[in-house]
Amino acid sequence: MKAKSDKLREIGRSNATSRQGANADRGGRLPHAERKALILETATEFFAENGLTGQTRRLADECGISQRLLYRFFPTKEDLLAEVYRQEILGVFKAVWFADLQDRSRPVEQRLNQFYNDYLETTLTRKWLRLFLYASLSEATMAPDYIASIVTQLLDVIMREVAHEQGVELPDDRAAIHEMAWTLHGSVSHYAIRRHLYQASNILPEDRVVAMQVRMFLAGFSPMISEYTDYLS
Amino acid sequence: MKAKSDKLREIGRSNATSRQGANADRGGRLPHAERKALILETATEFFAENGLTGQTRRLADECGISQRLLYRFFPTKEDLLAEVYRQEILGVFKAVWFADLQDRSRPVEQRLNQFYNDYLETTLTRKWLRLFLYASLSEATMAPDYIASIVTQLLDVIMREVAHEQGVELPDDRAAIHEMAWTLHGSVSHYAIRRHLYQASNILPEDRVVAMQVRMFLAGFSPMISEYTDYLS
DNA sequence: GCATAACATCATCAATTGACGACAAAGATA
DNA sequence: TATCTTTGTCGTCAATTGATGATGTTATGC
Repeated sequence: MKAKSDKLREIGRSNATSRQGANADRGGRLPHAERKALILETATEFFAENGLTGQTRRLADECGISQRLLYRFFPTKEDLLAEVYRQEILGVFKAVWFADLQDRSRPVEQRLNQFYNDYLETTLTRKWLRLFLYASLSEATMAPDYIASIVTQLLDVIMREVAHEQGVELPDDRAAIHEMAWTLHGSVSHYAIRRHLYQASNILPEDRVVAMQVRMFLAGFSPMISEYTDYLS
Repeated sequence: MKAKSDKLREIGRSNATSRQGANADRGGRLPHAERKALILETATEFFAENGLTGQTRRLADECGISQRLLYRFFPTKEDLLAEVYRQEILGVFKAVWFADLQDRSRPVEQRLNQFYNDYLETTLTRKWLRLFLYASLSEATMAPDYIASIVTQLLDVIMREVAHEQGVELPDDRAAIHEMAWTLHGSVSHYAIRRHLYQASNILPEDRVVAMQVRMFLAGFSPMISEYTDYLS
């Protein structure tokens, strides 16, 4: 039922004599902000691996501090979790994506490839995905609405840009538009889940996979819209 | 941190006088096999909702039995979890899918639509998805290899059938073939995740979404393969 | 040097939780 | 009805776990 990450323990020790090891992690005291940042960073990794039910004692171990010290920075474990979520889950969306995706001086295929490669590298990481899934599974109301809102806007932009370049008219139903964009977005997201959760094959390079998915999306774009509109009539 | 499913409690009570209520769930005793099946069914629902760290006392409550009784059927909680996983996660793949998908008397689009509608309804349910994700997140070695093997065979069949109908030649690299099929399979799977985890929009009917995704896959199939082979040369 | 405040640990509490021994009740068998 | 097996509950133990008071320790201002 447990006993899994005992290997990482027992590493930040041993320097009780040599004060001030060059880097961090030395046993000494730290200013408030610095220690807090360190805890948050470690906690992110910790909860991503062990789930939101991970124990404060083990987290403290991994931080190299006493369990009591955690409660000097965060009133409760739930506050710590909320802070982790706020910083590491909600704080990874780049505003520049919206600008780049709408730069019509470049072909939309190039824009989509660049965006999804970046998205995979910066957002759909193992840490982010696991935390997000753990939070989603535990009916944690940790503001998935915020994420939904951002992703929705991304989907809107993508659909608008592709439709413009291909001279295709989009349907009126916004839910349908989103569902169409999810075809690509979900495919990429699920690829990330496979890589980081199921530790599936990663034989093909990431950008090759993205390129195939984007190509399929662009080639199937107009037929997909036809499928939708044809059905309505 | 907890306290969520207290509503379902307090329902299977009240009949201590009327022996033999017509259905199950009456307070009386049950033969071994029947009680065990009941526990397994309830446990599936329970762990799917509360995660693998759900407590045996709450599960016993939901079963309407004492906590101790659980241990008459399963030596440890882990044994119970393993049994749940074996029955409810591994036991849902239909052999008939392989036959139907290869029935070349019908157009492949029709076959794919039928398969994925059925797959969504019988396998990618809330219960299955949540259990599978919880198990995957906890490095539970609960035989995800078995699933991977079955899905891999499905992907092979799908790719072969589409390539045959479209007269397209598949590349040699089996990993690449799987990655292409994952474009559709992952898209559908992620749609299920959205519905059952993020409780996202379900405005469009399920079969409409599947139809769009399948259409996109078929229309983008040949271009996607070209993208792959062109890159190699 | 000394006082003060911030940083950090130890010991511990109360609630939780997996597991189990002892015992009661129901049904079968004679 | 007496006996025995199976079903089921009660009470409890030991380990875990979130949280906190008391106390030690180091830096910093004066």
